[in-house]
Amino acid sequence: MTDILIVEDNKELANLLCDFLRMENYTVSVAESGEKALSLYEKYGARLVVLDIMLPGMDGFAVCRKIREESNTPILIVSAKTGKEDKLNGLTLGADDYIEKPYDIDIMLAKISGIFKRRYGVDEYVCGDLRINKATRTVYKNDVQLEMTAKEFDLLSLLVENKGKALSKEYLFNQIWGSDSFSEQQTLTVHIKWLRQKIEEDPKNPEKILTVWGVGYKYESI
Amino acid sequence: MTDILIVEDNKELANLLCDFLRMENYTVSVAESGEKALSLYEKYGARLVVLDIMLPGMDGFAVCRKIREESNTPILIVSAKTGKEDKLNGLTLGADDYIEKPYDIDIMLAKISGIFKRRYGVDEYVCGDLRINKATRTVYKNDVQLEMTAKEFDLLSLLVENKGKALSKEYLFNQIWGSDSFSEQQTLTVHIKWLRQKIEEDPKNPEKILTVWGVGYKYESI
DNA sequence: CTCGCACTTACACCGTTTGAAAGGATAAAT
DNA sequence: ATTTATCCTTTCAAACGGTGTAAGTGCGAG
Repeated sequence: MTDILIVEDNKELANLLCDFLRMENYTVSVAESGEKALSLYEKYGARLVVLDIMLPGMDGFAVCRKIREESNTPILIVSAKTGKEDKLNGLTLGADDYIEKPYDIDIMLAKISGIFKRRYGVDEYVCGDLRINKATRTVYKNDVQLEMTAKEFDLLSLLVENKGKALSKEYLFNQIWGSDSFSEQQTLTVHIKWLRQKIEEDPKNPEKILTVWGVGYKYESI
Repeated sequence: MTDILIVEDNKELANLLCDFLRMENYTVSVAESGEKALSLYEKYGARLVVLDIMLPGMDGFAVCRKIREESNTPILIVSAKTGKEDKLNGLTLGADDYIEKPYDIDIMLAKISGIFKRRYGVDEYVCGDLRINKATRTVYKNDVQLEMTAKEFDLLSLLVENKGKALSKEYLFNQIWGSDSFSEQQTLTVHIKWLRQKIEEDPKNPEKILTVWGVGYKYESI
């Protein structure tokens, strides 16, 4: 998964920001259009999307809406207009923050680092009787450590990060396996099953990882 | 726990914001100084702190740092200064967002609602006694959850999003089933019936999903 | 009153989910 | 290099629940 997906049709600007971000050790990819952005996002996922609103073709708001439909991935809106409507629009669509163009690169970097800290800097997610530590990649249930394989841990993390949100099977698969294979469905469901056996009191009647029929799965919101 | 703790020494301004927030059904409390803010926070907690930086005595940055030491409660910084230094300071201390004084009340409300959405996953349509959450794909009627199938949920969402508007059967079918099949009519009406059985008090005399003769259906506008 | 549209009901089909288990791949150990 | 163990992928069959179809009934408009 890429750290940051930059959506910006001005190549020069995109490359500049890209360089700065790479100096801070983020992995970065760039899309010049809304369509490209969505296809990159579908395929490889991203931990943050820096999204210019003024794009040729599909505009930034549409991209924002699409991404929000399937996940809570943080979105930082970049807008040239100073109009209040753009900001309001972005915020109500679920963007995490916005910045005006032209922006000061230091402010941009500070905002980005802030978003990462807030969202991913939390080493430990606590959900009911589970404690999930992303830094050490360990999971504790009532202070007893559960052994997790790599895929199991990634899957659990993804579900917990989007706690409460129904995530489509397709999204889950693409985020963890990177792109589409043939019998993706089965592979995912098998891993879900193993996860449930490890974390649920009664794996037959799951109370943490819930099935959303016709869609996918979600982690209980409480 | 209070929803929002406003830290602001200008009483007039604080009360104005307070009123607007209460109109949006948040519970609000106000502190006029940093010390007061911390003691209120210790005692009652808060789901969001709106923090003015310029305070008599202990300044906002100190309050921000203190709160961050013990929790990840979201913090929205308010500052009169336009200097870049302030923004950087606030963001690197772990504040979630930043707004400049004087601020537009709409932007402020949007930012606050955005923080709540992101952090607490509150993103729902409320219509009478129904609460529909698209992210979690859940429907509550008077705080009791209703089980919905995928198609039922999609159909209800579509109707509620266009609350009050009469939608043609053809439109409804195309939006949810993607394209036209032969006996689309029946299929749709059957699903409407199931929906009514779940959400209406008296499915025989629907008051929510109303039939528009010769056209289709609409969701009651109230 | 009559016609046509909407509603109801029941049933059969099909897709999704689930569980168990075997075969492959990969990494660690000897 | 070979063995061993662990993890990942794939497959299959069975059960469940959702979905669509069709026929009969009811109801509103003109």
